[in-house]
Amino acid sequence: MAAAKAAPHRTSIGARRNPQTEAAVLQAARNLLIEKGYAGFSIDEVARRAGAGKPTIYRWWPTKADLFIAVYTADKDAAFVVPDTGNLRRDLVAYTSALWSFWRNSPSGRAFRALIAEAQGSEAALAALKEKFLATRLAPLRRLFEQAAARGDIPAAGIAARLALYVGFNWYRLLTGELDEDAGLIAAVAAVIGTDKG
Amino acid sequence: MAAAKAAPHRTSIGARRNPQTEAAVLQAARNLLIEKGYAGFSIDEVARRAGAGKPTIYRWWPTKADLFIAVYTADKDAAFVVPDTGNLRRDLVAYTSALWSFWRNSPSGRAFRALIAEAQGSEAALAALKEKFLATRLAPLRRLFEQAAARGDIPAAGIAARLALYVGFNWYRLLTGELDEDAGLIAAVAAVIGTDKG
DNA sequence: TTCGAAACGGAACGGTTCGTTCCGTTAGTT
DNA sequence: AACTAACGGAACGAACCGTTCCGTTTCGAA
Repeated sequence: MAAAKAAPHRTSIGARRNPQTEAAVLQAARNLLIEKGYAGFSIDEVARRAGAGKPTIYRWWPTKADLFIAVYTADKDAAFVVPDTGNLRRDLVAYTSALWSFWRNSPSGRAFRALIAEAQGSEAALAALKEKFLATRLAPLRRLFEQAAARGDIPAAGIAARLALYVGFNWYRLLTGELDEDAGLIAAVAAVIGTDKG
Repeated sequence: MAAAKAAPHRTSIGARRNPQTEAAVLQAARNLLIEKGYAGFSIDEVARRAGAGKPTIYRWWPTKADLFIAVYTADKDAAFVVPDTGNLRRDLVAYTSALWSFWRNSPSGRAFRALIAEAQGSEAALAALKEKFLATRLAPLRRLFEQAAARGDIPAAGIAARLALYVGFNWYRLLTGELDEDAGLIAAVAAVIGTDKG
C-alpha cells in the first residue's frame, strides 16, 4: 500500500549491497504477492515498484525461489515460536493454529504457495525449497516429535512418518486454500499423530 | 514419441468435435509434459506438435488446468483400482505403492504436479482442481476409510482427519519429487493412519 | 438439394514477461 | 588517484499468452 511508487533514483553506496534497495525490493515483492498472488507476480513489476533495476534484483536473488524464500523468512522469525508444553497433542494443536494464522495474515502464506508452485517447474527452485528452506524450517518441528518420542508418547520408529504426515497435511490445506480454523479437524489430526500405537 | 510431427492439415469433420484432434492434442500434451515438465509446457508447443490450431485447443480446454486434468484422467482409469482386502493397513500400503508407481511411470504424475502448481496462480484452476478433480478422485479413498470405520478398525470421528493426513502425505512426496519406494516409511505411515486410538 | 452453422488449421495481432546486456553514475577500497 | 563493484535505466531478442480474423470442410436441418 505505502511505498508503492516512491524511491526514484536510489543510487549505489559503493561496492557493496545497498540495504535500502534490499528492503525496497522485499517490500515490493511482499505487497505484490498480497495484491495479486503468484499469478501476476513478475520481476518487472517488483523492480518497477521498488524503483530498482532488474539487474540489481537478479544479482541478489537469481531465481524467484530465492526471492520467495527471502520474503517468507523476513516475517517468520519474528512471528511465533514452536510450543513445547510436554504434551505432543496439545503442542500440535497450538502450533497448527498459529501456523495457519501466520499463513493467513502475513505474506508468507502466499510466498510459500508461490515457492511450491515454482518448484514444480524448475529443478533449481525445487532444490532451493528442499535445501535452503525445508532443511532449516522443519528442524524445530522434528525436534518436537523427537522429544515426544524421548518421553515415550510416540514410538521412535514413527517419527519420520508422523513428521511427513503432519507436514503434508499442512501443505494440503495451504495449497487448496483451506486455512480456515477447523478446530475439530485440527484436534482430530493431532489425536492421530500425537499418540502411541502404530 | 510417435505422432510428434505428423498430422498436417487435419480438417473439420463438421459441426462437432474431431476425436482425432482431441487424441492428437492429448498425446502432444502428454509427451511435452514427459519431456519438459511444467516449465516448458506451452499451448503453442502443444498446438505445434499436435498439428492443431490454438483456437481449437482453447475451444475444448479453456484453461491449462482442464488440459492437465484430461491428460491425467486419460490414464488413471485403466491404470489400477483401490484395493479392499478388509485390512486398512494392508490396503493403504498397497494403494500407496501403486499410486506412486503410477505417478512415476505415467504422465499423470507430471500432470498432477502441473495442475497443483497452476492452481496456486489461478482461482479458476484451483476451483477446477477441487471440483472437477478432487471431488471425484478422492471418493474411492474416502470409501476405504469409511469401510474401515464400519468394521471398527478406526473411529468414525477420525475419517476426515485420516483422509486429509493421507492425501497430504502423498502430495508432499509428489511435490518434493520423492516418490521412490520407501517401504519402511509407507508401512509406518499406514500404521499411524490405519489403526484405532486417537 | 440447398444452405446455415460449427469445427478445423493457419497466421497474425498486441501485450507481457523473461533473463541478459549495455551504459553512465556513485561511492567505498587500496 | 586508480580500481572495483553496486546502482538505476533502457533496450534487446525470444517466448508465451489469449484472441481475432480467414478460408476450408463437413454435418445436419430446412
